[in-house]
Amino acid sequence: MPEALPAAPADLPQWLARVGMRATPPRLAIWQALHDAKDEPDAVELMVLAQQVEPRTSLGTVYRFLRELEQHGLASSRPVAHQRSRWRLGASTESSARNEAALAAVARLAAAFGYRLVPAA
Amino acid sequence: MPEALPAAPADLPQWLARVGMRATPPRLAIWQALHDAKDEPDAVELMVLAQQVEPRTSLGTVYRFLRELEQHGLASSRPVAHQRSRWRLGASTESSARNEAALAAVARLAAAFGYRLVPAA
DNA sequence: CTTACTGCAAATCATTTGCACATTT
DNA sequence: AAATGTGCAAATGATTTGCAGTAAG
Repeated sequence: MPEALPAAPADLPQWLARVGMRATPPRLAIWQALHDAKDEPDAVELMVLAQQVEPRTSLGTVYRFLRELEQHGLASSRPVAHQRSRWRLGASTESSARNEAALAAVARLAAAFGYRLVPAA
Repeated sequence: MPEALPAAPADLPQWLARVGMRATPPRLAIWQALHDAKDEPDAVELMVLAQQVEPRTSLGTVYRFLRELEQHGLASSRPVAHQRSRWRLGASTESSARNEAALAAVARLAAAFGYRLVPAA
């Protein structure tokens, strides 16, 4: 069972600390942008939004942070053909994404036992 | 409403002709591979399968043909994060057999640790 | 101080496209 | 012959990663 989701941007720092991550300006800015977004922004849109708060935010950091959030079940991506993936907070409502999150959890679990998952065939 | 879907590989040539496309060996091979596939192959898998019938089939042609099929509503792709898109004939259906199998496996794994799966939200 | 984070640029990976040649009608 | 299709390789676009410098705890 994953950790509880921060209810507001203000809770992020403690949440990050709990999972061994540091609270930095770019991360707070990215989180806020994602938190405030009404739709599902893509990485570039998030970078632009975050830069309005923390101008030094770079695209690489956006992608890195989003991936980390996803691995902790805090955010999820929706891949779109021929376009950048779109991101949202929390788990995806879609079954395939739910499966991916579940698989990721199993992968993490397996890792705790010294194993990793590889494609069957 | 798009044109009717060919029931079998043999119907492809006339279908292609109807929409102004030519029936060629690579296309027939790709179609057959997609038609025979039980799961949702990606472009590379389709290329390998098609090459067993028509060795000259190239990846570029696979992608081109798949895109054309999709534009005519004959096939559809399911984009997957960090992986090649998966293709199938006809319109997309949400839950695939593979997803269900994955969930079942997760359920079994969870059960082994004394848990059971419940809907997220 | 030690370890984690960042920007930047180069590297990857899937997919597309330009082009000269081959094939279908 | 005219119009399409094809292979190949180079181009693109999204995402990742290596690295040397910065900052958080």
